[in-house]
Amino acid sequence: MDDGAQHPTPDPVVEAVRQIRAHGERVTVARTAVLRVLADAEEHLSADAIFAAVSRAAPGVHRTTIYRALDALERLDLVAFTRLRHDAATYHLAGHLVGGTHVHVRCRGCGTVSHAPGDLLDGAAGRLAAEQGFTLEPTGVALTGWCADCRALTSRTTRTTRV
Amino acid sequence: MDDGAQHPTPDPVVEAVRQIRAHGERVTVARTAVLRVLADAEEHLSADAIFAAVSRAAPGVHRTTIYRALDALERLDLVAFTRLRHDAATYHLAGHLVGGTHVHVRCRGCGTVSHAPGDLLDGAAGRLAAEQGFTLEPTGVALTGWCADCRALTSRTTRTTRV
DNA sequence: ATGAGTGCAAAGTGTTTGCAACTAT
DNA sequence: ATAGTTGCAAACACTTTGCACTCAT
Repeated sequence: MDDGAQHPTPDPVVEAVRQIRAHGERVTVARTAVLRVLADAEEHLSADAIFAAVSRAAPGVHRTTIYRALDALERLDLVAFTRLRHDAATYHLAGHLVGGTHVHVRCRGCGTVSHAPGDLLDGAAGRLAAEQGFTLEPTGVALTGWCADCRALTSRTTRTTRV
Repeated sequence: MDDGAQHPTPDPVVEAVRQIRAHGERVTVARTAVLRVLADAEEHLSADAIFAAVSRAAPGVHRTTIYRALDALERLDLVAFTRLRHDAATYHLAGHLVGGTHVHVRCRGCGTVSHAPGDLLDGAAGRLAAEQGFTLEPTGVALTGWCADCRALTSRTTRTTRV
């Protein structure tokens, strides 16, 4: 919305690249492509989806490299992943790279993943910090439960095996 | 701690079996064994760990059957699972079957999974219910972040690749 | 120049599926 | 009796690994 001239880091990719160098690791086409894809998506993406997107932007990058890049970026705390269901993991930029964080909420009934305000867990985060010195990472969190629709179904019917 | 004479369901397995019948599904050795193992463990267990434990109690149950039992129990909302890392899923009894629920908290640094009080997310649960009619399932939740020790390491050192 | 990062193929792991036999209802 | 469950083997999806080569530093 604004030019971001005064902001610490207008582009999360730039900052991430900086940190890769700072950690003595190498900046490659594959890694920057992965970061770019995740930054543009600003959504959880599977390794396969990332591979597809990267292939579009930088053809020739092997699927294996995507996994290795994600692994490296995860170790550097630039990327985090979540396993919501029994299928593939979904990756996203680390919370500190993106400004406004949001929490992911998944319905056990229909599988829909919706968003909740980033400050939803502030209370819990405060208690965790105070009680056991634990620093909660909101973007890495996936809450599970039942959405209004599915809850209505579950509590009444015989559960005609959704999903 | 007490005898539980006045409690609605002393044994979660008994209640679970009741609900299986109520849903018109069949009560089998494999399913009750899985429930028993989960109830005794009162901890998150991988399918493989469940298979091992069930094999001890009721030899002859095939590994595949464990998966199918878990799948059935999950559909009946008697069992829930979590994917904390890149390895196998971990299963546990649904929150409504066990009395005191607790929230699982995983450190991204050392991978340790610790517990937090069950009411930790009460605030968030209330907001979710009020704002979007979402019913949070506390036992299905896995919070991610950094424990005190690993946080100290991360914020200062060059991350000598833990895990 | 030199070793971290990559491509390729091949092997892993955890989980699911098809079908005949079994068993809880 | 009979449909839901199971055992077995085989396939499955997702991810990791070994090795030679390449490119970022």
